Amino acid sequence: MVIKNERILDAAAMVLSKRPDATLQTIATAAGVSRTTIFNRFPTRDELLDALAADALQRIGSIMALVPQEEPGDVATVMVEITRGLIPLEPRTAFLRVAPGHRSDVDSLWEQAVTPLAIYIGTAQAYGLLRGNQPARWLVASYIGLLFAAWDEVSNGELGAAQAARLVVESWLTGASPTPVKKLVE
Amino acid sequence: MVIKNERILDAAAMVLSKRPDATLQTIATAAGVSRTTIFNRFPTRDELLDALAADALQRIGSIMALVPQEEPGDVATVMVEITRGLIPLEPRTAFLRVAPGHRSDVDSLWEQAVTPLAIYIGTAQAYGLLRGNQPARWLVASYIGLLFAAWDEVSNGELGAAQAARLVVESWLTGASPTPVKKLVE
DNA sequence: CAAAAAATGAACAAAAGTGTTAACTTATGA
DNA sequence: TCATAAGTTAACACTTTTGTTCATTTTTTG
Repeated sequence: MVIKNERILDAAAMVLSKRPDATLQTIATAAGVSRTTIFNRFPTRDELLDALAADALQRIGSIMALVPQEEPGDVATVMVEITRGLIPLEPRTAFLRVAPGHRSDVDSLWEQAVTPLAIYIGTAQAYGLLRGNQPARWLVASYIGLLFAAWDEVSNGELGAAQAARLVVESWLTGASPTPVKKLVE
Repeated sequence: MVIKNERILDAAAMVLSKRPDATLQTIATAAGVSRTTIFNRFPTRDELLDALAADALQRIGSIMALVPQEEPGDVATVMVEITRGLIPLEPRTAFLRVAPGHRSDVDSLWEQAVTPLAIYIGTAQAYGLLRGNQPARWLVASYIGLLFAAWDEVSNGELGAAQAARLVVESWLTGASPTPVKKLVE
Protein backbone atom coordinates (compact mmCIF):
# COMPACT_ATOMS: atom_id res chain seq x y z
CA MET A 1 0.00 0.00 0.00
CA VAL A 2 2.41 2.60 -1.15
CA ILE A 3 -0.60 4.53 -2.33
CA LYS A 4 -1.49 5.56 1.20
CA ASN A 5 1.99 6.94 1.66
CA GLU A 6 1.18 9.21 -1.23
CA ARG A 7 -1.96 10.44 0.44
CA ILE A 8 -0.01 11.24 3.56
CA LEU A 9 2.75 13.03 1.68
CA ASP A 10 0.19 14.89 -0.36
CA ALA A 11 -1.65 16.08 2.69
CA ALA A 12 1.53 16.92 4.54
CA ALA A 13 2.82 19.00 1.64
CA MET A 14 -0.43 20.88 1.41
CA VAL A 15 -0.86 21.52 5.10
CA LEU A 16 2.77 22.38 5.77
CA SER A 17 2.94 24.87 2.96
CA LYS A 18 0.31 26.90 4.77
CA ARG A 19 1.42 26.10 8.32
CA PRO A 20 4.96 24.91 8.71
CA ASP A 21 4.25 24.09 12.33
CA ALA A 22 1.22 21.93 11.65
CA THR A 23 0.88 18.94 13.95
CA LEU A 24 0.82 15.35 12.82
CA GLN A 25 -2.81 15.23 13.88
CA THR A 26 -3.62 18.01 11.44
CA ILE A 27 -1.77 16.24 8.69
CA ALA A 28 -3.45 12.94 9.50
CA THR A 29 -6.87 14.52 9.39
CA ALA A 30 -6.10 16.22 6.11
CA ALA A 31 -4.97 12.89 4.72
CA GLY A 32 -8.11 11.18 5.96
CA VAL A 33 -5.98 8.83 8.00
CA SER A 34 -5.39 8.19 11.65
CA ARG A 35 -2.37 9.61 13.37
CA THR A 36 -1.19 6.13 14.25
CA THR A 37 -1.01 5.21 10.59
CA ILE A 38 1.43 8.03 9.97
CA PHE A 39 3.67 6.60 12.65
CA ASN A 40 3.44 3.21 11.00
CA ARG A 41 4.75 4.67 7.75
CA PHE A 42 7.14 7.27 9.13
CA PRO A 43 8.70 6.44 12.50
CA THR A 44 9.19 10.06 13.47
CA ARG A 45 8.01 13.45 12.40
CA ASP A 46 11.44 14.26 11.06
CA GLU A 47 11.47 11.19 8.88
CA LEU A 48 8.18 12.24 7.36
CA LEU A 49 9.63 15.66 6.63
CA ASP A 50 12.75 14.08 5.22
CA ALA A 51 10.77 11.86 2.92
CA LEU A 52 8.71 14.84 1.87
CA ALA A 53 11.74 16.95 1.11
CA ALA A 54 13.50 14.14 -0.71
CA ASP A 55 10.44 13.55 -2.83
CA ALA A 56 10.00 17.23 -3.61
CA LEU A 57 13.62 17.71 -4.55
CA GLN A 58 13.58 14.60 -6.67
CA ARG A 59 10.59 15.93 -8.59
CA ILE A 60 12.25 19.24 -9.17
CA GLY A 61 15.51 17.59 -10.10
CA SER A 62 13.88 15.35 -12.64
CA ILE A 63 12.37 18.34 -14.42
CA MET A 64 15.59 20.30 -14.28
CA ALA A 65 17.36 17.32 -15.78
CA LEU A 66 15.43 17.94 -18.98
CA VAL A 67 17.45 20.99 -19.95
CA PRO A 68 20.02 20.30 -22.67
CA GLN A 69 23.56 20.22 -21.35
CA GLU A 70 25.41 20.63 -24.66
CA GLU A 71 24.09 23.07 -27.22
CA PRO A 72 21.72 25.59 -25.65
CA GLY A 73 19.25 25.55 -28.52
CA ASP A 74 16.48 28.14 -28.27
CA VAL A 75 16.47 29.49 -24.74
CA ALA A 76 12.83 30.49 -24.76
CA THR A 77 11.76 27.04 -25.88
CA VAL A 78 13.84 25.33 -23.25
CA MET A 79 12.66 27.59 -20.47
CA VAL A 80 9.03 27.21 -21.42
CA GLU A 81 9.45 23.46 -21.36
CA ILE A 82 10.92 23.22 -17.89
CA THR A 83 8.58 25.86 -16.53
CA ARG A 84 5.62 23.90 -17.79
CA GLY A 85 7.05 20.96 -15.93
CA LEU A 86 7.75 22.86 -12.74
CA ILE A 87 4.51 24.77 -12.33
CA PRO A 88 2.37 21.70 -11.59
CA LEU A 89 4.78 20.59 -8.88
CA GLU A 90 3.60 23.34 -6.59
CA PRO A 91 1.31 21.29 -4.34
CA ARG A 92 4.11 18.89 -3.48
CA THR A 93 7.04 21.29 -3.41
CA ALA A 94 5.87 24.71 -2.27
CA PHE A 95 6.43 23.79 1.37
CA LEU A 96 10.16 23.68 0.69
CA ARG A 97 10.26 27.45 0.92
CA VAL A 98 8.76 27.34 4.34
CA ALA A 99 8.67 24.16 6.36
CA PRO A 100 11.36 23.84 8.99
CA GLY A 101 12.77 20.81 10.71
CA HIS A 102 14.23 19.35 7.56
CA ARG A 103 17.56 17.75 7.52
CA SER A 104 20.17 20.40 7.30
CA ASP A 105 21.35 19.26 3.90
CA VAL A 106 18.19 20.46 2.24
CA ASP A 107 20.00 23.52 0.96
CA SER A 108 22.71 21.53 -0.74
CA LEU A 109 20.16 19.10 -2.19
CA TRP A 110 18.27 22.04 -3.56
CA GLU A 111 21.44 23.44 -5.06
CA GLN A 112 22.07 20.06 -6.59
CA ALA A 113 18.59 19.77 -8.08
CA VAL A 114 18.98 23.15 -9.73
CA THR A 115 22.48 22.51 -11.04
CA PRO A 116 21.45 21.49 -14.58
CA LEU A 117 19.62 24.79 -14.95
CA ALA A 118 22.60 26.69 -13.61
CA ILE A 119 24.88 24.99 -16.09
CA TYR A 120 22.48 25.61 -18.91
CA ILE A 121 22.20 29.29 -18.08
CA GLY A 122 25.97 29.60 -17.93
CA THR A 123 26.27 27.99 -21.34
CA ALA A 124 23.57 30.18 -22.82
CA GLN A 125 25.40 33.21 -21.49
CA ALA A 126 28.59 32.03 -23.13
CA TYR A 127 26.73 31.70 -26.42
CA GLY A 128 25.46 35.25 -26.05
CA LEU A 129 21.89 34.01 -25.71
CA LEU A 130 21.47 35.51 -22.26
CA ARG A 131 22.77 38.80 -20.98
CA GLY A 132 26.36 38.64 -19.88
CA ASN A 133 26.30 41.59 -17.51
CA GLN A 134 24.55 39.75 -14.70
CA PRO A 135 25.98 36.93 -12.61
CA ALA A 136 24.78 33.52 -13.78
CA ARG A 137 23.83 32.89 -10.21
CA TRP A 138 21.42 35.80 -10.27
CA LEU A 139 19.88 34.63 -13.51
CA VAL A 140 19.12 31.36 -11.77
CA ALA A 141 17.88 33.02 -8.58
CA SER A 142 15.66 35.42 -10.46
CA TYR A 143 14.10 32.59 -12.43
CA ILE A 144 13.41 30.68 -9.24
CA GLY A 145 11.97 33.82 -7.69
CA LEU A 146 9.57 34.19 -10.59
CA LEU A 147 8.69 30.52 -10.39
CA PHE A 148 7.82 30.91 -6.71
CA ALA A 149 5.71 33.95 -7.48
CA ALA A 150 3.87 31.94 -10.11
CA TRP A 151 3.34 29.08 -7.68
CA ASP A 152 1.68 31.50 -5.32
CA GLU A 153 -0.56 32.95 -7.97
CA VAL A 154 -1.58 29.52 -9.19
CA SER A 155 -2.32 28.27 -5.70
CA ASN A 156 -4.35 31.43 -5.06
CA GLY A 157 -6.34 30.64 -8.15
CA GLU A 158 -5.21 33.90 -9.73
CA LEU A 159 -3.51 32.19 -12.63
CA GLY A 160 -3.93 28.96 -14.51
CA ALA A 161 -0.97 26.65 -14.90
CA ALA A 162 -0.42 27.26 -18.59
CA GLN A 163 -0.78 31.01 -18.26
CA ALA A 164 1.59 31.03 -15.30
CA ALA A 165 4.28 29.17 -17.20
CA ARG A 166 4.04 31.59 -20.07
CA LEU A 167 4.23 34.61 -17.78
CA VAL A 168 7.26 33.31 -15.91
CA VAL A 169 9.29 32.82 -19.06
CA GLU A 170 8.09 36.01 -20.65
CA SER A 171 8.96 38.01 -17.55
CA TRP A 172 12.25 36.29 -16.99
CA LEU A 173 13.41 36.74 -20.55
CA THR A 174 12.04 40.10 -21.53
CA GLY A 175 10.87 41.81 -18.37
CA ALA A 176 8.06 44.21 -17.78
CA SER A 177 9.00 46.82 -20.35
CA PRO A 178 6.76 47.25 -23.38
CA THR A 179 7.80 46.03 -26.84
CA PRO A 180 9.77 42.97 -25.82
CA VAL A 181 13.07 42.33 -27.55
CA LYS A 182 11.77 39.34 -29.42
CA LYS A 183 8.63 37.30 -29.53
CA LEU A 184 8.55 34.18 -27.40
CA VAL A 185 7.78 30.87 -29.01
CA GLU A 186 4.10 30.09 -29.24
CA MET B 1 13.84 51.15 27.43
CA VAL B 2 12.23 50.77 24.08
CA ILE B 3 15.66 50.00 22.79
CA LYS B 4 15.58 46.52 24.26
CA ASN B 5 12.32 45.86 22.49
CA GLU B 6 14.23 46.51 19.32
CA ARG B 7 16.85 43.97 20.22
CA ILE B 8 14.17 41.40 20.83
CA LEU B 9 12.37 42.15 17.59
CA ASP B 10 15.65 42.14 15.72
CA ALA B 11 16.61 38.76 17.08
CA ALA B 12 13.14 37.34 16.57
CA ALA B 13 13.08 38.44 12.95
CA MET B 14 16.46 36.92 12.31
CA VAL B 15 15.82 33.63 14.05
CA LEU B 16 12.29 33.18 12.74
CA SER B 17 13.32 33.77 9.15
CA LYS B 18 15.50 30.70 9.39
CA ARG B 19 13.31 28.67 11.69
CA PRO B 20 9.66 29.68 11.79
CA ASP B 21 9.10 27.36 14.73
CA ALA B 22 11.91 28.74 16.86
CA THR B 23 11.15 28.80 20.57
CA LEU B 24 11.10 31.89 22.73
CA GLN B 25 14.21 30.58 24.45
CA THR B 26 16.06 30.59 21.15
CA ILE B 27 14.90 34.09 20.41
CA ALA B 28 15.83 35.26 23.89
CA THR B 29 19.30 33.81 23.60
CA ALA B 30 19.80 35.37 20.19
CA ALA B 31 18.71 38.69 21.65
CA GLY B 32 21.08 38.34 24.57
CA VAL B 33 18.15 38.55 26.96
CA SER B 34 16.39 36.24 29.35
CA ARG B 35 13.21 34.53 28.34
CA THR B 36 11.35 36.22 31.16
CA THR B 37 12.20 39.62 29.76
CA ILE B 38 10.45 38.75 26.54
CA PHE B 39 7.33 37.95 28.52
CA ASN B 40 7.62 41.30 30.26
CA ARG B 41 7.55 43.09 26.92
CA PHE B 42 5.21 40.80 25.02
CA PRO B 43 2.64 39.00 27.15
CA THR B 44 2.35 36.07 24.77
CA ARG B 45 4.22 34.57 21.90
CA ASP B 46 1.47 35.61 19.52
CA GLU B 47 1.71 39.20 20.62
CA LEU B 48 5.41 39.18 19.86
CA LEU B 49 4.69 37.81 16.41
CA ASP B 50 1.96 40.37 15.92
CA ALA B 51 4.28 43.20 16.87
CA LEU B 52 6.91 41.81 14.57
CA ALA B 53 4.54 41.50 11.65
CA ALA B 54 3.06 44.92 12.22
CA ASP B 55 6.51 46.45 12.33
CA ALA B 56 7.65 44.65 9.21
CA LEU B 57 4.55 45.59 7.25
CA GLN B 58 4.81 49.16 8.40
CA ARG B 59 8.39 49.34 7.14
CA ILE B 60 7.44 47.90 3.79
CA GLY B 61 4.40 50.13 3.58
CA SER B 62 6.39 53.25 4.26
CA ILE B 63 8.76 52.47 1.39
CA MET B 64 5.94 51.59 -0.95
CA ALA B 65 4.28 54.88 -0.06
CA LEU B 66 7.14 56.65 -1.84
CA VAL B 67 5.92 55.74 -5.31
CA PRO B 68 4.20 58.61 -7.13
CA GLN B 69 0.45 58.17 -7.32
CA GLU B 70 -0.27 60.68 -10.09
CA GLU B 71 2.09 60.88 -13.04
CA PRO B 72 4.22 57.77 -13.37
CA GLY B 73 7.41 59.62 -14.27
CA ASP B 74 10.30 57.40 -15.29
CA VAL B 75 9.46 53.86 -14.27
CA ALA B 76 13.06 52.72 -13.97
CA THR B 77 13.91 55.61 -11.67
CA VAL B 78 10.92 54.98 -9.46
CA MET B 79 11.54 51.25 -9.22
CA VAL B 80 15.19 51.71 -8.44
CA GLU B 81 14.27 54.09 -5.67
CA ILE B 82 11.83 51.82 -3.90
CA THR B 83 13.99 48.77 -4.46
CA ARG B 84 16.89 50.55 -2.82
CA GLY B 85 14.59 51.20 0.08
CA LEU B 86 13.25 47.67 0.27
CA ILE B 87 16.46 45.67 0.00
CA PRO B 88 17.82 46.75 3.41
CA LEU B 89 14.59 45.74 5.10
CA GLU B 90 15.41 42.08 4.67
CA PRO B 91 16.61 41.33 8.20
CA ARG B 92 13.39 42.61 9.71
CA THR B 93 10.92 41.49 7.08
CA ALA B 94 12.16 38.29 5.46
CA PHE B 95 10.40 36.18 8.08
CA LEU B 96 7.06 37.32 6.67
CA ARG B 97 7.42 34.80 3.88
CA VAL B 98 7.77 32.05 6.36
CA ALA B 99 6.77 32.49 9.98
CA PRO B 100 3.40 31.06 10.95
CA GLY B 101 1.17 31.82 13.88
CA HIS B 102 0.54 35.38 12.80
CA ARG B 103 -2.80 36.92 13.02
CA SER B 104 -4.81 35.80 10.08
CA ASP B 105 -5.05 39.31 8.67
CA VAL B 106 -1.39 39.33 7.71
CA ASP B 107 -2.30 38.63 4.12
CA SER B 108 -4.62 41.57 3.85
CA LEU B 109 -2.15 43.84 5.60
CA TRP B 110 0.47 42.75 3.13
CA GLU B 111 -1.90 43.44 0.27
CA GLN B 112 -2.51 46.85 1.77
CA ALA B 113 1.18 47.65 2.15
CA VAL B 114 1.78 46.81 -1.50
CA THR B 115 -1.22 48.71 -2.80
CA PRO B 116 0.65 51.89 -3.77
CA LEU B 117 2.95 49.84 -5.97
CA ALA B 118 0.01 48.02 -7.50
CA ILE B 119 -1.66 51.31 -8.30
CA TYR B 120 1.53 52.71 -9.71
CA ILE B 121 2.06 49.72 -11.94
CA GLY B 122 -1.49 49.94 -13.20
CA THR B 123 -1.01 53.59 -14.02
CA ALA B 124 2.28 52.96 -15.77
CA GLN B 125 0.59 50.29 -17.85
CA ALA B 126 -2.10 52.74 -18.82
CA TYR B 127 0.59 55.18 -19.93
CA GLY B 128 2.17 52.48 -22.05
CA LEU B 129 5.27 52.49 -19.87
CA LEU B 130 4.86 48.85 -18.90
CA ARG B 131 3.74 45.99 -21.06
CA GLY B 132 -0.02 45.75 -21.35
CA ASN B 133 -0.25 42.08 -22.20
CA GLN B 134 0.33 40.86 -18.66
CA PRO B 135 -2.04 41.25 -15.72
CA ALA B 136 -1.04 44.13 -13.46
CA ARG B 137 -1.29 41.67 -10.63
CA TRP B 138 1.41 39.54 -12.17
CA LEU B 139 3.66 42.53 -12.71
CA VAL B 140 3.40 43.17 -8.99
CA ALA B 141 3.87 39.53 -8.05
CA SER B 142 6.86 39.13 -10.31
CA TYR B 143 8.50 42.18 -8.83
CA ILE B 144 7.97 40.86 -5.33
CA GLY B 145 9.31 37.50 -6.40
CA LEU B 146 12.48 39.12 -7.65
CA LEU B 147 12.73 41.17 -4.48
CA PHE B 148 12.53 38.00 -2.40
CA ALA B 149 15.18 36.36 -4.55
CA ALA B 150 17.41 39.37 -4.00
CA TRP B 151 16.77 39.25 -0.25
CA ASP B 152 18.00 35.69 -0.24
CA GLU B 153 21.10 36.47 -2.23
CA VAL B 154 21.94 39.42 -0.02
CA SER B 155 21.42 37.45 3.16
CA ASN B 156 23.61 34.68 1.73
CA GLY B 157 26.30 37.23 1.13
CA GLU B 158 26.15 36.55 -2.59
CA LEU B 159 25.15 40.08 -3.47
CA GLY B 160 25.66 43.50 -1.99
CA ALA B 161 22.65 45.68 -1.31
CA ALA B 162 23.32 48.17 -4.07
CA GLN B 163 24.07 45.51 -6.64
CA ALA B 164 20.97 43.58 -5.63
CA ALA B 165 18.71 46.58 -6.09
CA ARG B 166 20.14 47.21 -9.53
CA LEU B 167 19.70 43.58 -10.57
CA VAL B 168 16.11 43.40 -9.38
CA VAL B 169 15.05 46.39 -11.42
CA GLU B 170 17.11 45.42 -14.42
CA SER B 171 15.64 41.92 -14.41
CA TRP B 172 12.14 43.05 -13.73
CA LEU B 173 12.15 45.65 -16.48
CA THR B 174 14.19 44.07 -19.21
CA GLY B 175 14.64 40.43 -18.33
CA ALA B 176 17.45 38.06 -19.00
CA SER B 177 17.69 38.50 -22.76
CA PRO B 178 20.77 40.22 -24.15
CA THR B 179 20.69 43.77 -25.51
CA PRO B 180 18.09 45.20 -23.16
CA VAL B 181 15.41 47.40 -24.64
CA LYS B 182 16.78 50.52 -23.08
CA LYS B 183 19.48 51.44 -20.66
CA LEU B 184 18.44 51.80 -17.05
CA VAL B 185 19.15 55.02 -15.22
CA GLU B 186 22.57 55.19 -13.66
C1' DC C 1 -15.29 -17.35 3.28
C1' DA C 2 -11.16 -17.34 6.12
C1' DA C 3 -6.59 -15.82 7.15
C1' DA C 4 -3.49 -12.16 7.02
C1' DA C 5 -2.41 -7.45 6.81
C1' DA C 6 -3.35 -2.93 7.73
C1' DA C 7 -5.89 0.81 9.92
C1' DT C 8 -8.20 2.64 13.93
C1' DG C 9 -9.09 4.49 18.54
C1' DA C 10 -7.87 4.92 23.08
C1' DA C 11 -4.86 5.30 26.54
C1' DC C 12 -0.42 6.40 28.23
C1' DA C 13 4.44 8.21 29.14
C1' DA C 14 7.78 11.48 28.00
C1' DA C 15 9.35 15.73 26.12
C1' DA C 16 9.05 20.38 24.97
C1' DG C 17 7.09 24.80 25.11
C1' DT C 18 4.28 28.47 27.18
C1' DG C 19 3.16 31.37 30.71
C1' DT C 20 3.47 32.65 35.86
C1' DT C 21 5.57 33.71 40.16
C1' DA C 22 8.90 35.04 43.47
C1' DA C 23 13.42 36.01 45.33
C1' DC C 24 17.65 38.10 43.92
C1' DT C 25 20.83 41.17 41.27
C1' DT C 26 22.02 44.97 38.45
C1' DA C 27 21.44 49.41 36.50
C1' DT C 28 19.49 54.31 36.72
C1' DG C 29 18.73 58.54 38.22
C1' DA C 30 17.13 61.97 41.66
C1' DT D 1 23.84 57.20 48.08
C1' DC D 2 19.44 55.45 48.22
C1' DA D 3 15.09 54.26 46.02
C1' DT D 4 13.13 52.55 42.10
C1' DA D 5 12.81 50.29 37.99
C1' DA D 6 14.25 46.62 35.13
C1' DG D 7 16.51 42.21 34.23
C1' DT D 8 17.84 37.59 35.77
C1' DT D 9 17.51 32.99 37.56
C1' DA D 10 14.92 29.25 39.12
C1' DA D 11 11.07 26.89 40.03
C1' DC D 12 6.49 25.58 38.90
C1' DA D 13 1.89 24.37 36.68
C1' DC D 14 -0.23 23.74 32.43
C1' DT D 15 -0.77 22.56 27.65
C1' DT D 16 0.49 20.59 23.48
C1' DT D 17 2.77 17.40 20.86
C1' DT D 18 5.36 13.36 20.02
C1' DG D 19 5.92 8.64 20.13
C1' DT D 20 4.39 3.87 21.99
C1' DT D 21 1.33 0.10 22.97
C1' DC D 22 -2.47 -2.72 22.41
C1' DA D 23 -7.00 -4.38 21.73
C1' DT D 24 -10.41 -3.98 18.14
C1' DT D 25 -12.16 -3.22 13.57
C1' DT D 26 -11.71 -2.94 8.72
C1' DT D 27 -9.71 -4.18 4.39
C1' DT D 28 -7.28 -7.09 1.40
C1' DT D 29 -6.35 -11.22 -0.64
C1' DG D 30 -5.81 -16.12 -1.32
